Amino acid sequence: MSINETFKALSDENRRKILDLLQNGDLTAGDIAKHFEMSKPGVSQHLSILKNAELVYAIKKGQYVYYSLNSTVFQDVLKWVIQFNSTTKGEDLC
Amino acid sequence: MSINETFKALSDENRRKILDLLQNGDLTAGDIAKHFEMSKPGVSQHLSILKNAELVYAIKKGQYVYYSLNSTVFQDVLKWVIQFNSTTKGEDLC
DNA sequence: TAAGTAATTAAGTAATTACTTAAATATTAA
DNA sequence: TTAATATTTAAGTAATTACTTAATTACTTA
Repeated sequence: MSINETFKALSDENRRKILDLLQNGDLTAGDIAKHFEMSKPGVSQHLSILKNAELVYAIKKGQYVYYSLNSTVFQDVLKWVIQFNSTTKGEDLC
Repeated sequence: MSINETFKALSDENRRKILDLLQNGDLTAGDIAKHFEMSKPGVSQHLSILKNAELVYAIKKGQYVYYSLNSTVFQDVLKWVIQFNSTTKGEDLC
């Protein structure tokens, strides 16, 4: 919802790793959890934070919940960062 | 130093406000502190975190310390965010 | 040198965050 | 309906973070 919630969600290394994983395609909560040492409820809580920040979608199919990236909020982060780059070398990245 | 340290530094609303303030030009620690309710040591600690994350420079001139934006690390954040936007509406922002 | 100003460091505390295990919910399949 | 699987919720705890006030350091100026 807020840019603050977005940055808070992005501030955790494990949550950014989840986002990275989802770049290769949608995954179930269980498949995501397999990539971590942490317990499944721990991963589920991270997914909940990402979902509340609207950085991911969650769609339930049967007993599975599929997670996928929601790119719309990344736009807001991009806009925020670009402020600090628009007058520098940032432009050649786009 | 690390992208993790960068995101941790950016995850605090007061620290992002400091960065916003510095967009209008360099400021001393004291001038920055005037924009906050919080104590000066509190602000100083935030400045220290931003400095360690290389999001700002600090230059001492006499008894004052001038802070200014360091745009180089914003590049890294921009690159990170762009991954999640390159295939979407992100391009028309650049 | 002594006093005043700017800023940081130190030490402690309250609030928040990231985890854990146990329990609950929902779905599937025997 | 019973058992198994997938996921989340609940409740508690350890670690981290964001503050506070007091003390310290560094510089300036009377």
